[in-house]
Amino acid sequence: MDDSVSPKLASDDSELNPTDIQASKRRKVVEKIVVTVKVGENGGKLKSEGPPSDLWSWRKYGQKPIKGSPYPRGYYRCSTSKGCSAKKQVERCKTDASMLIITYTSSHNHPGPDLHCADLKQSPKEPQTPHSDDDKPPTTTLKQLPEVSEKEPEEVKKEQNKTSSTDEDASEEQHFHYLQSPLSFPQNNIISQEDPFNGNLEKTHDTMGFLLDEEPLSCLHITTSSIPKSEENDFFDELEELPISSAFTSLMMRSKFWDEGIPVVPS
DNA sequence: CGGCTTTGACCAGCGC
DNA sequence: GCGCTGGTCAAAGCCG
Repeated sequence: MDDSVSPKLASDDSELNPTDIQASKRRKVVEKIVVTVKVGENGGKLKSEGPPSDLWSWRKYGQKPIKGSPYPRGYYRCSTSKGCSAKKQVERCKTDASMLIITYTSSHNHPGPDLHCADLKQSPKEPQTPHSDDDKPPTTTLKQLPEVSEKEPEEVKKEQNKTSSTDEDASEEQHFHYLQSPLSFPQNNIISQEDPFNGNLEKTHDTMGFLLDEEPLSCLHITTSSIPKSEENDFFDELEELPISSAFTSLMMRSKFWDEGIPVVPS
């Protein structure tokens, strides 16, 4: 308290950019990417209910019960690189326990594993169900925060409220709603997080264009395919160890783009 | 032995 | 100005 000079901040500040400092300490104005992942009911029984295996390794550094949510939120940090400030928060959707809400903050300041390779092979560590990637990947919904995070939860709440009022089937419906809604199309799903460090707009724009033209579309195409619920659950049941695949990978690729600067779409 | 997970405490921002 | 909530750190324990 008074005896020490809060070494945590000091050490961090000396290494992090002003931007990172904000992201780490401030609640407002933080680059965020929210990913909603459906993991199935069995997912809840998993010890690793949050951290799906992705290209980076994450180390859990905290967990907190969230007000209004019966499920705690887990805080993860990228352990792939020591200086990496990439973080993610994993929590369960309060209205739909089978949904995982993963919020990515900050960006990886290291190249990381071969994304192309990983994307094609999923993860070298987890050569599981290679066909699943092509067949029917988990219904992963990418969601972008338009601006302030405070606004986002409300929208989500609304949507969830709508769905929760119907039934569990509604969750499925909601999911498709996301995917099919024109507002949720990749084009509009552009990463628009707070980016105080935005520098390479042109470059990133070009990159994003490429990204949006390939990744999300493929995701969408697959995810929109109607999968029987029972089958889907079964699918996730098998996917327990690998709840996230290509769809998630794309997200991770996006996070990589943060390094280059994300094109912001001022509303 | 090293790395990761878990848990409790502390700090800071935000809302009332 | 006070209280609440969220986010992060640090220590201990466990597992590979």
